[in-house]
Amino acid sequence: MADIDRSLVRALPLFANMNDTDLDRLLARARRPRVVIGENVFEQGDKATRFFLLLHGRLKVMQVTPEGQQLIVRVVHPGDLFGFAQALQRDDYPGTPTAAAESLVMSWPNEALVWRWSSRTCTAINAMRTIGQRLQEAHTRIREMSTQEVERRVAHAVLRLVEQAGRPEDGGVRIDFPLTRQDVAEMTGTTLHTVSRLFSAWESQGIVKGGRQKLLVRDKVRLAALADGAGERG
Amino acid sequence: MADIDRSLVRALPLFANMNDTDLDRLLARARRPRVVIGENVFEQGDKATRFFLLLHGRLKVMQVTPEGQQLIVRVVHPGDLFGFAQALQRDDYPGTPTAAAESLVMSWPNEALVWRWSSRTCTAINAMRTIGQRLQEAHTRIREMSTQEVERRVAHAVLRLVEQAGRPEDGGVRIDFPLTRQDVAEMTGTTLHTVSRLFSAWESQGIVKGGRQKLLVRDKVRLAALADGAGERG
DNA sequence: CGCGAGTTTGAGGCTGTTCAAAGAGGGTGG
DNA sequence: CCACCCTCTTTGAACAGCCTCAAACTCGCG
Repeated sequence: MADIDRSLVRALPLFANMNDTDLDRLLARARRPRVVIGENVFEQGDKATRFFLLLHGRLKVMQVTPEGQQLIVRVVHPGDLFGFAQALQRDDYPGTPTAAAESLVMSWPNEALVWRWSSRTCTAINAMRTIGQRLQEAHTRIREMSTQEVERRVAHAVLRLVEQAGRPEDGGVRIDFPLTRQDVAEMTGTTLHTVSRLFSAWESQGIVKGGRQKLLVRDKVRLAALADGAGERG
Repeated sequence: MADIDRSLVRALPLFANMNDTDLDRLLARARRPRVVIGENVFEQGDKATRFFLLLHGRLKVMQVTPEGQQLIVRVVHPGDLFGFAQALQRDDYPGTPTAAAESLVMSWPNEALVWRWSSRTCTAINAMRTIGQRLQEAHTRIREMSTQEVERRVAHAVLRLVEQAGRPEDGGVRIDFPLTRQDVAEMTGTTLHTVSRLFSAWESQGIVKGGRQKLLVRDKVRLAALADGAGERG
């Protein structure tokens, strides 16, 4: 059984360059739970203490939005790693992997990999985390595009710009670089017309103040309310 | 000038753990081109020989779909890395970074970082690549959700499942695990109703064959044609 | 055989797109 | 300094794709 695991694991890119001794030590530390259909390997929000490898079967990773809408972030196939939250700079799991078929997984504590990384390799680890953050942003965007209507997506995008490129100014926070309606449309998957209409509506409510390639956010609180779905009630 | 760069670069997580000697050597190798508004740092599809850091200004990373539709993948803020295609397992750049404001970037050849990684750190590098691939998948999904109508998205999703979980069978390729219409809907950001309607339509054209939690793809070629936008003409 | 989960199909409505055209801001050149 | 032009923006009207709501159907398991 251990031999089967070893050849299987050896075939994965992640462990390709690991020597036999280390690999065996790693395999010895692994848990190998079986997962029946419908069962979850872990739950979204759980503290992320371990990372996982799917040996056999099929998992779908679900996320639930605060409103209760579900979406499938990805499908895990045999040989895929999943639940590597630590690498993404998180201490909880962002989704729930559910068995779509009878599955066999393998798991290790987070440290199982980290302890092998000397201080000299921190650059590699940091690079990985940078990419990990980018991945989370991408997933956030997918979640929004799947489940939210245009106004909320645009509100979220503007709020994000405020955080990342906001410069305080009398009367609000200015987006600190030239930004067209078209740009916002391309960030949110809509048209410049819709964005323009939204900005006009918001401006008449005193939430933002527009301008040519300019945007001033006057009322971040109310914008955040829109982003959280205040529009759909009332 | 070099001192300014050093303290700026030192503040970034990526280089936080690097010693002064190595950091100085790295800075010495860097190019520091200036980019005026509207200019591109590089072009989507260019061979990826270098990676970049934004020191000052603002960039928007654009992608163009084969149909010519544009979308903004992300906005690059000062201190952000970009163009690290190598880390994502690619040899070309997936997007075009355009200056939205007068910008100052810094760049290194890909090897500038890699040479510091001993063979012992391959695990870290591999982990990074795994995440990098996941990031690319996420971007593909964002691109599809932004620019394509439902039928094409669903067609793409099914094709991907065929690649990743297809088992040849007489008369076509079977998706090798229980998959509900709801699942497909949650993968593509639509409703189970729409997916059901699409599958019905496709089945009447002999492209797929449905079943309870089952899907058999009979004509991959025609499905690929739908995914590539054959539906919108005629 | 009955129940529940999954699927199919229809009708109607709404959000957001498409198409069209006019209106402003600001940089440039005369 | 003014006028022009280009790009960006605004707004209207009509259409359409997709969702919502609703209800019936069927497969397969216990």
